[in-house]
Amino acid sequence: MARSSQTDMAVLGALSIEPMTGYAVREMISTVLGHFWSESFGQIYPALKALEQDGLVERGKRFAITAAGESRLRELLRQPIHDIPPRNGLMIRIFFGRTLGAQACRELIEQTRADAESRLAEYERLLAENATESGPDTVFIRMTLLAGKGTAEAAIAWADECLVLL
Amino acid sequence: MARSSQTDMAVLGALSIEPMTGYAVREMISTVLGHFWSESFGQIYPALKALEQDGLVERGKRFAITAAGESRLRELLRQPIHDIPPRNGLMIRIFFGRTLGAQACRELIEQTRADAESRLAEYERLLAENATESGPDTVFIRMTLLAGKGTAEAAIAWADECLVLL
DNA sequence: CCGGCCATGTAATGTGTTACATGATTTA
DNA sequence: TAAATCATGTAACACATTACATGGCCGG
Repeated sequence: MARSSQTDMAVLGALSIEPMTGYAVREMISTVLGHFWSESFGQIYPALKALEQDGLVERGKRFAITAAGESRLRELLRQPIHDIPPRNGLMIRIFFGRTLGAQACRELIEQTRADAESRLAEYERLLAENATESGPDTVFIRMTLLAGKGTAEAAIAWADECLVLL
Repeated sequence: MARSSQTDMAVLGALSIEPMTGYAVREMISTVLGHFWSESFGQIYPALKALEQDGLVERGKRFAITAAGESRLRELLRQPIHDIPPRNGLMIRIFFGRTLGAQACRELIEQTRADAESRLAEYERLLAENATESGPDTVFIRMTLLAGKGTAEAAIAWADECLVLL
């Protein structure tokens, strides 16, 4: 019991969009939510089974969320956010940059910049796509995309600042 | 054997600054590195013990890194970054904002904005402090502080954008 | 009819947190 | 001298990843 309510939240959330197979839940979490969430493969099916036993989802051709499930989802979303403390592999390397060496730092930062550039392009593409849609979820999805865009832009600006410093 | 090289990296890194007790390592990781790293309490002492057995640190009145330890740290820092995929508790709530409700979203975003404001002030304070120092680590620490500042600014801008949308 | 993807699951392992325990030292 | 903080550690538990296992279905 007391399975990870985090996993439940993501799975119920996916099914709140539309009924789908476990495989599709996995797909959705790794693609659509992939920018800010991850569930490992081996979590989803056990979670679905447990949710079914609790009457929060129903298994037909596809899994569908029940009324109790929607209610549970609302409850989970309203819980205080409890993020696991971050572990930023880039920042710890920069922090110990004296030991790592300036050249290696420069390379890491350039790589980070390049990654951020391509993420930025991707978010801009998705935002353009989002702007053509209109549904009850559109504005919320837009906000998550804007966050991704802002983060990517900040990373690029940071990288440029650092390359000057080095 | 195959203990978390991530924990080793943080512990050896802390000791590469200066010799200190396990307690001080824990303090340094939770305060100085706290913005982008965390090690749970119960990881640090076992890691120190194992590092000692491997001859990477020496235990006197304080723990000190050995030459082999410095070399190992360099090796660890040069490993490819392998961040665990993120789990952003805010973004998943925004993504399922239709179910959560617009009002609750607004409150979350306002809270996020307030948190970002106070982080920003803190980073600016630390940057001013950093500007008065000069040592071999100063520029690297500065870069991590700039990253924190940039992230906080991006969060504020994002929150303002969202509050308009809602 | 074969290779690749859809689909569902289990088991072993690794990793990390929390709660529990203990005692020394410092400070009010 | 009592409370807070320094200091070190263990054990139980929670959580997550990876690898393994199986089989249906569809397109070339």
